[in-house]
Amino acid sequence: MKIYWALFRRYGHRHWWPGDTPFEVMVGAILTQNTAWSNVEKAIRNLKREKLLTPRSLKKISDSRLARLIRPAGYFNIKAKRLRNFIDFLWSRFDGDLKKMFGVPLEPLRNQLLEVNGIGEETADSILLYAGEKSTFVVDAYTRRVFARHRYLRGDEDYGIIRSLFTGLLPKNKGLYNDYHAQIVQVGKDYCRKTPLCETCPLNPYL
DNA sequence: TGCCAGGCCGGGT
DNA sequence: ACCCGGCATGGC
Repeated sequence: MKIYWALFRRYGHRHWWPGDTPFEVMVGAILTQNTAWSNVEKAIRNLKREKLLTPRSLKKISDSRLARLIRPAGYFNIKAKRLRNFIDFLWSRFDGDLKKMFGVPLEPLRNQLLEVNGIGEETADSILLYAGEKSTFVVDAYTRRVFARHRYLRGDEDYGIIRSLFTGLLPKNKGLYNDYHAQIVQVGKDYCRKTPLCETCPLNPYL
């Protein structure tokens, strides 16, 4: 929690995830798997231009067209398939209705999302927290890197271990989880790359 | 020019 | 239960 406040002093509330709608956030969560966000933006722009950022329109288009449009995001064939799996899931279980989907409580919905081929723990938690406003914590490469750098983690711990570390120590509050993860990503980008700029890092006192 | 980025899956030990 | 290769683009 002290770490959070140190980051908060620097970055404030983030109210994070680049995306105009919950559906856009979910698509972005799949497209950004092991991929720079700048590349995802291009793919999202393509889908937006073609008015395809809805469950209904994406349901109708072919895999090959979808793959062509998301090409800049990399891994476009496999990601087209993963988006397709997710869209199929959304329609078969919830009639393509996000409200219905997010009507399911956190843990059951998380388990259902994990059954979709192409959605792993981080993608599921990103969808739940940033599209569904449910209080789950997102663990990603930045989380591992930053907290390993500051010796709170070794970095090779299981996803679930790290997640429960945060959810266990922090008050259960989706706004807090949202902010915190966003701040971790920011401090990771700013200070925890290959050559760490630890002098001015807001977490410097905790090194 | 090569390395890297907000993972995940499937097959092999 | 791990470990590894495959998947692909754009930016530096």
